[in-house]
Amino acid sequence: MAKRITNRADDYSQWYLDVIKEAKLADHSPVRGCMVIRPNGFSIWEKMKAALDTMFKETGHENAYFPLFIPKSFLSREAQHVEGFAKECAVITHSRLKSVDNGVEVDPESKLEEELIVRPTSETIIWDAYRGWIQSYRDLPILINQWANVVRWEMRTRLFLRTMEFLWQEGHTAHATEQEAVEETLQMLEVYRTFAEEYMAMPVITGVKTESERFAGAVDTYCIEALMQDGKALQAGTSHFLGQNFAKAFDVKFQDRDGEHKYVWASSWGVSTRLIGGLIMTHSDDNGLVLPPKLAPVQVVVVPIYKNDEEKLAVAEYAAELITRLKHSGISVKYDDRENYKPGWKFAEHEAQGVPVRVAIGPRDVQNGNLEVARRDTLEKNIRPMEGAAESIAELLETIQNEMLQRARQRMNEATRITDSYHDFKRTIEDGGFIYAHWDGTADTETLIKEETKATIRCIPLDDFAEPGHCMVTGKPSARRVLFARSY
RNA sequence: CGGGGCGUGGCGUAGUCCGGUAGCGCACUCGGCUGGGGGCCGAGGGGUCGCAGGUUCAAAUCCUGUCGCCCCGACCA
Repeated sequence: MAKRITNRADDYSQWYLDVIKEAKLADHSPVRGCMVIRPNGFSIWEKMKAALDTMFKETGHENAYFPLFIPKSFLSREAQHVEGFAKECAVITHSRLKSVDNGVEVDPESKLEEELIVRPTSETIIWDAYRGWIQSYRDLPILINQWANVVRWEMRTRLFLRTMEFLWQEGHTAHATEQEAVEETLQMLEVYRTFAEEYMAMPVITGVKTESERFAGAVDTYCIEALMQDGKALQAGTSHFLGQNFAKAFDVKFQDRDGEHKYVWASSWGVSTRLIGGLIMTHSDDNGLVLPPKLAPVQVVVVPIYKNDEEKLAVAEYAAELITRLKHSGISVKYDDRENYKPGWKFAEHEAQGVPVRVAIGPRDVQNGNLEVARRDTLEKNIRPMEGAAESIAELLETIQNEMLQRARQRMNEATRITDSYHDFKRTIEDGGFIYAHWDGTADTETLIKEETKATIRCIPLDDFAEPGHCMVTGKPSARRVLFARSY
C-alpha cells in the first residue's frame, strides 16, 4: 500500500497536515494563514454546530448576528481588551478600487473617515447594542449567541488550530447580578465539557486561567484543556466572566428593583473550528482520520464487491436492503458503488477519511446472509449476520463512541503526572503530558517556568488537587496544585 | 520578526552544482483483462519550469531583483 501519510512517530506536524489533506478536510488558501474548509471538514463543523446549538438553546440562549465590521473607536473603550487585540487586527481603510493599466489599485480618494476593524471578537459591538436594549432589571438576562467568522492577524498559523480567519460561536450574556453571571460562565463551561466528552470523545480538564493567560477584558477566564497525542495541551474552549468591565466601557446600566442604577454583569464564551484540530489530534492514527460516530459526516459506508453484472446486481439488491434498515435506524450511510475504484482503494480512502464503520458486501456474504463489518477506530474486522444488522451496527457505533472516549481518557491519564520537585518537572515535561504541581501564584514564577521549560500553566483546576503544599520553584506556600503542560 | 525549506502538466517530484530536444509516478481519456485491502496490459491528452529583468548563439539551470507558500521559533484561541 502506498503510504501517503507520514507516521506520527516520524514527524507529528507533517502527519497532522497529511491527515487533513488525505481526509480532504481543508486546503491551504492563496492567502497566507487562511484555509479552504472542504465539504468533509465543513460537515464535521456542521455536526458540531448542530449539537452545540441545541445545547445552547436548551440552556435558554437565542442566536443573533452582529456586524463583521467594528468602528475603530470601539476597540479602544476597554483598556485591557485593546491591549489584547490591538496587535492582531485587520483594519479597513478604503472602500474601493480603481482600474489601472494592469489591474486594480486602492483608490486613495475612497479613504474612510473612521477606519473599521474586522472583528477579532464581538464584545465591543455587542455591548454597544446592549446599551440600547437594557434599561430595567426586567430586560435581563440577555442570553445571546452568534455563529460567525472572526479575524486575528496571527504571525504563525496552522490549519484549524490557528488560522487568521476562523469560524466560531460567541455567546454574550448580560445579567443583573454578579452571581448570575458567574453561574452562566460556569454553566457554559460545563456545556463545553459535556460536548467535548460526549460528542468529540475528547476528555478535558476544566479550570480557570492564570492572569497571564486570561482573556483581555475578563475578570476570570475558564477553559477546557485537552491533551493531544503528542503530549501537548490544547485549549479547546473558553468561558469568561467579564464582571462589569464592558458594561462600564459601554455604559450599560439598568435600574434594579431597588430603584438603583447599576452596571450590568457579563459573560462571554466561545469555541471555534480549532475543535476540529483537537478532534484530529485526539483520535487519528497513521492511516488517517478517525472520527467519533456522533460527529462523522458518514457513519457507515457500504462497499460492494463483485466480478460481473450478475454479482453486482445481487450485491446491490442485498446492500439496498441493509441501507434502508440502517437509515431507518437513523444511521447516516453511504453506498460507495463508484465503478472507477477497486474495493481495496475504497477501503483505504474511507479509512483516511475516518468513516467509523465500513461494511463490505460480496457474493459470499449474499450467499451466507452475512456482512463484513470493519471498525475504523480499532481496524478490527468481523463477519456478522444480516439479520438484526441495523441493531447490531447501531450498537457498534455506540460502542465505538464510548471506547474512543475511554481510550482517549486512558491516554490522558497515563500522560498525567504529579510532582513536587522542579528538577523532576524539568525532566518529565520533556515527555509531554500534563503535570500537576504547586505554584506560588506569582506571575514571576510562572514566567520563569515558561522560560526554562516552555511549559505554561494551562489552568487552575476547579475541583481536584486542592490540597495545599509548597511551590516547586520557590518553596512558598501554595493553596493547590495547578496544571502545567506545553501547549499549542 | 528571526531561522530553514520549497515554487517544474491536476497532485507529488527528477533535472539546477557542471546551460544544449523537460523526464518520472499518481491522477485523467480510450480499449481490454480484472474485482474480499490503494490491481494489470496497451494506446493517448496535458507543462511558455512563481514573476520581472539581465548574461548567452542557447536559460528550469548562471546573475540581480521580486512575489508567494510551507515548516521551526518568539506572540496568541
